[in-house]
Amino acid sequence: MTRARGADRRASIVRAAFEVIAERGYRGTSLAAVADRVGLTQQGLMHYFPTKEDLLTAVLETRDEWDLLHFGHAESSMTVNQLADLVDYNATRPGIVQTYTVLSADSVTEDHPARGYFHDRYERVRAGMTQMLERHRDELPPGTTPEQLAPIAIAVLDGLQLQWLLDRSEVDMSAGFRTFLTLLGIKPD
Amino acid sequence: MTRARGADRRASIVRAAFEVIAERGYRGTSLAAVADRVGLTQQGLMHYFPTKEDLLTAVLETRDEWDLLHFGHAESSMTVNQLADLVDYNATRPGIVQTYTVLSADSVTEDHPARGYFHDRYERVRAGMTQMLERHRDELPPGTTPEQLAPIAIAVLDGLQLQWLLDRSEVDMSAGFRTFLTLLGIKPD
DNA sequence: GTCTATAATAAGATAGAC
DNA sequence: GTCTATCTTATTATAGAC
Repeated sequence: MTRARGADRRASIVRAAFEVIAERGYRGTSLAAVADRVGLTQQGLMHYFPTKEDLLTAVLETRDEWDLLHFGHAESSMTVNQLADLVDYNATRPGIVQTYTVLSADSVTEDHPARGYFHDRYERVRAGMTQMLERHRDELPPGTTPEQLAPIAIAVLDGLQLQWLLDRSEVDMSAGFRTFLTLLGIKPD
Repeated sequence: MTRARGADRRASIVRAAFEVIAERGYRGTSLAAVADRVGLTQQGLMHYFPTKEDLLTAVLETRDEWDLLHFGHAESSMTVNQLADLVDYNATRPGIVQTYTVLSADSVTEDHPARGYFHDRYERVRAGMTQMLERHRDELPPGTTPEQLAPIAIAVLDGLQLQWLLDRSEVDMSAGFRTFLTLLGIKPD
């Protein structure tokens, strides 16, 4: 039972870290603040994650597991309409969106521990998006290719998230992405 | 002469702050690091900017002045092709792009001093972009409106910047934006 | 206008008791 | 497994000399 307990603890610490990073960014996150949220001292937390970077790594790994759980092996197996549904879902979870918006931009700063993670992640996501658009090749505007459009589609998702986080009453992520799909000649279900 | 000197100093401090924020984010930026870059002590710097927040405010105001200088009153007076040229220019200045990518995402975190600034700025930029697209109303895909497309166009710009910062060899901001314009039915010059 | 000195606080990390 | 105690370093900010 000790092992299960430990796993639970770790999971709840990661969840708390996820929240605090959304609120304060990685550099603004203190281990004490995360520990506090799960009723531990800073030193108690460090029993599970010896360094702050270890905790960040765990947060990023957890997201990958969550992705896999929901979408199978990478974004490539999703359909465009499933992706639009994911945007709808995200629109109900500002915390999740905020963690990744904040963290991904954070990651371009000097010697940031998540830089490699996001570099690789975007490479994978572009590849997945390319495959996804491949299935709509015939519908795409003449002269455009899935390779060309993939980074743009991802940019729309990320960029709308930022605007939405800054003003949820003015910006509609879901509608925006669906409008973008029509620009691609893809009709939503 | 004392006044001119003072103004120069202030300007060089702001420039240094701009750089350090790009490298480390706002929360990761220390006044000492900025001071060091202009050959002052932390306390010497605080003669010009009494608090860290005052310095951030100056950085943001300077960007607004720069914008005005280059594009007249807001983005509305620019043409779509001038905007595409601006993207070309940005592609030669990763530092500038990085400061705003990092800072804008940073600003969505709790009690961030730049939150109001970016909220208002995006509102203005969306309005400007709407006006800009208005001039191409006839070319836009049937059923789409400038109001609807403006946040998407801005999202493309911001989203491409992030991907470009993470991997400049794989992502082409300029080409990406021009491809997006063709999706809108707008032909580049 | 810029410095030295210093206060006050907070951070990540280590050692060791229980 | 979690705590207290503590070290070390870094931070913003103030006071006052020159």
